[in-house]
Amino acid sequence: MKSLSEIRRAELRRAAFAVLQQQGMAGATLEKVAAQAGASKGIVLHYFRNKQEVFEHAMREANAQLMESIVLRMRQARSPQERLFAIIDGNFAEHFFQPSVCQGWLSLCAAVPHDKTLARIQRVIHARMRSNLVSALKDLVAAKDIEATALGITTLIDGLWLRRSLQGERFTRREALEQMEDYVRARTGLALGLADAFRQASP
Amino acid sequence: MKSLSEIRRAELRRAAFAVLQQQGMAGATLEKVAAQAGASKGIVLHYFRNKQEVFEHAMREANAQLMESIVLRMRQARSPQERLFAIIDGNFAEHFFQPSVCQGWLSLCAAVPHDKTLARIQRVIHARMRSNLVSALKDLVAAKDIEATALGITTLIDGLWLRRSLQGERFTRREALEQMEDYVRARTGLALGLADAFRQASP
Amino acid sequence: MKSLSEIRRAELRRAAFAVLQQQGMAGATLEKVAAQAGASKGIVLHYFRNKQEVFEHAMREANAQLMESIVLRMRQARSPQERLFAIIDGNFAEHFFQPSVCQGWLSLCAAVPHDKTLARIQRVIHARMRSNLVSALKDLVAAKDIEATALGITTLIDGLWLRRSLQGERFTRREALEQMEDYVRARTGLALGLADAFRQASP
Amino acid sequence: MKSLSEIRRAELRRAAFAVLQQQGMAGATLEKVAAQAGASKGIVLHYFRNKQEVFEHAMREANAQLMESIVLRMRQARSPQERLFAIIDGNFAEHFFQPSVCQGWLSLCAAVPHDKTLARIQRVIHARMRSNLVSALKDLVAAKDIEATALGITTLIDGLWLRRSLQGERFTRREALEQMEDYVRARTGLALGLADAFRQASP
DNA sequence: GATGAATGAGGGTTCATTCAT
DNA sequence: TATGAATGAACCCTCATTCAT
Repeated sequence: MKSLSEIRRAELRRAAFAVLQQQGMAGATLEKVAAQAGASKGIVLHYFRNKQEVFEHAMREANAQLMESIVLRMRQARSPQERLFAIIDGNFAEHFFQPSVCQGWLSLCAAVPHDKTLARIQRVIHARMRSNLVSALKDLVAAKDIEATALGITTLIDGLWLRRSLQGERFTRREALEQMEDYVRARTGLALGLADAFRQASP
Repeated sequence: MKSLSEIRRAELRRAAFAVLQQQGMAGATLEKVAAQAGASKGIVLHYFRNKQEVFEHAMREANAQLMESIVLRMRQARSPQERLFAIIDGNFAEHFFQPSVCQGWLSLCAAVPHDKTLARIQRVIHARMRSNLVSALKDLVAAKDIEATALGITTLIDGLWLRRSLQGERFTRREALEQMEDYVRARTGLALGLADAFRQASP
Repeated sequence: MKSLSEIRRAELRRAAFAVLQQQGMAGATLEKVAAQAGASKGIVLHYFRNKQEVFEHAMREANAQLMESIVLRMRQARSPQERLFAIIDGNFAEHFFQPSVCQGWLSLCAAVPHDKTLARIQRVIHARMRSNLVSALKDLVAAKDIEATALGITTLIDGLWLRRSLQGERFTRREALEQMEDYVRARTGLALGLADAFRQASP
Repeated sequence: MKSLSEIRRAELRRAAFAVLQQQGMAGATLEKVAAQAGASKGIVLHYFRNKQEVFEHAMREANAQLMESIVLRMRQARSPQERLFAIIDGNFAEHFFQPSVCQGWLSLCAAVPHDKTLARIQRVIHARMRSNLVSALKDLVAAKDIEATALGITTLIDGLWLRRSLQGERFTRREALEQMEDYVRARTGLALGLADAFRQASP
């Protein structure tokens, strides 16, 4: 059971991430965050110490949304390969792999080098992602290749997100998933079927 | 023969990119740019119409520095494979694949969605990189795979730059080059030797 | 019942007009307006969107002060002639027909051609003045002369205000009222007695 | 024979008054003055000590243009009444009684209270206008009414200029001349025929 | 004489943050 | 808890003015 104040905080950090998506870090003011949450101007700093803290929680929110996507898929995963599929596919969930969302995420990444807390959060997020991937890869690739493969996957995911940010709809979700599929196949020999939804006919 | 004013403009855009590296977009003020260039505050807007324009030229500067790295290597390339090496290796030149440089670059990328000119510049940069890669890959991979491979390479490069931004020295140039080497080998069968400088002993 | 914020806005627009009187439009900064109101610089733009809006309200304030003078006299007017007297005399109220006030007003007039809202306000003000005059003149002059006479009166008033701005105390209120008296008498045959307060002896 | 530098100064003060007409005092920068004169940015302050001086000469220029109008008409005046006509009509010369010109003039008037030199120039201009009018009125009205009548005429002229500034084309030259005609007739009994050009048929 | 580079002061505006209600 | 008034710092930008060529 959540307290009222926790609900309010959740609303606000959702709003913060939403504003970030639309306006980027430069255009993200506390007033806009409040407006996005349908609240009054002064409220934001009742729940957060300062602006930094607001956007630190926005990064947590962003990651929470991503994890939700992944966990949803994880529940139905019955094998290491399905777990690997779940992790990767979760990163490209249709409602999530959107230009605006990627842009919001990118805004936060660009702030990481100048905010220690943001850096710490990012470290935790990355560690968890790596840990999930390593766990899934344990039975799929040679032990000595696990770390490098996991790193390669997260890096390519990041690259694809960056590309989506820069090119918007001109870079499609399909292209992204095909890149991931090709990459995984080339490095592990596995066919995850990430882009299958787009394939018209199979030979 | 450069005019005096062009020299000044070059100094300023170098300064702008330098400030971006140290402070990010949020902390990048025109005053700091001027100070970095050893000039007075007013001069910056004597050469550029406004702040936007300054940082648009900073992106051009960043790309120019990258191209310099690549062109240098390209001159000694005698085969398609050496050209492919040159392009990729140029992206990881020691003085260039630095946390601060990557962070400056990332700051600009994060601003792309909110600045049409920045977006246009980015598009041009990306088009050239793709064109270079496609040209080098023409004789190295099957025709149908050229585009996807080129895209994959640029995307992984971006991802590695992003990782360098986020993790700083904790993510090494060696790791980056090994990822690139593995990726290229897995997708094209080629051994470029990107990480050879780091290899202690040969088998 | 005025809200607190309306009181503050009224204070600020009074301050804005006061600054205008002392410094003219060129010297009228928001900081001085704030200081005049005994407030901080930031507060001015808390209540008004920008500098333009501040001085648009300053013009409303100026007109409000004029109308107050006129309305006060209107209340005691029992005949068309007394109404005519009230309107004209109100324009030369002792506390109002001051060099500084006229100069403030002139500053605003000079800005009218470059500010649409100011122009609109001016139009409304002028329309009301004309309407008041026309109404008072209806029973005093031939129908065909009403409009021209009303226009003549307002124009001469403006001219006298302008003169007061330019010459300050060297152009006296008495001279102004005598000019008005002469003008009205010449054009309508009426003796309003505008300058009677100054007349030492009667013939 | 004018020196080259005097020609340049004349060009610049014409340009200054032109800029004032279009942009008002707030928008009148030295750079625009230079541009208007087809000269380079720095040149203005080679010929004038500072901005104030530039616009002081702009006022002289404005008055010179007015005097030109009047002198032209004066040359053909053969009687006091024709001289009176010349003075008044000169103030409403078609190319001169334009909204923009009146606005430029008004901008200067609004600056008079805050610039001693401007005030002095204005005083001289007004004195000359008064002197011209007094001289023309000497044989037309009773001695005791000369001063007041002269003052009334200049004041109404100012008022009509002000109205033209505020209302632009919506207040026509014809209306202005009719007001002057009516005023002069009412106060002196003279029919100058100022508005005759507009009269279709005579009785 | 003429140009335009360079400076720096100052103003409008935005915004995080604090405070009183 | 919630509101929004109030503050003040900082930034972008404009411009008068000076200077070097």
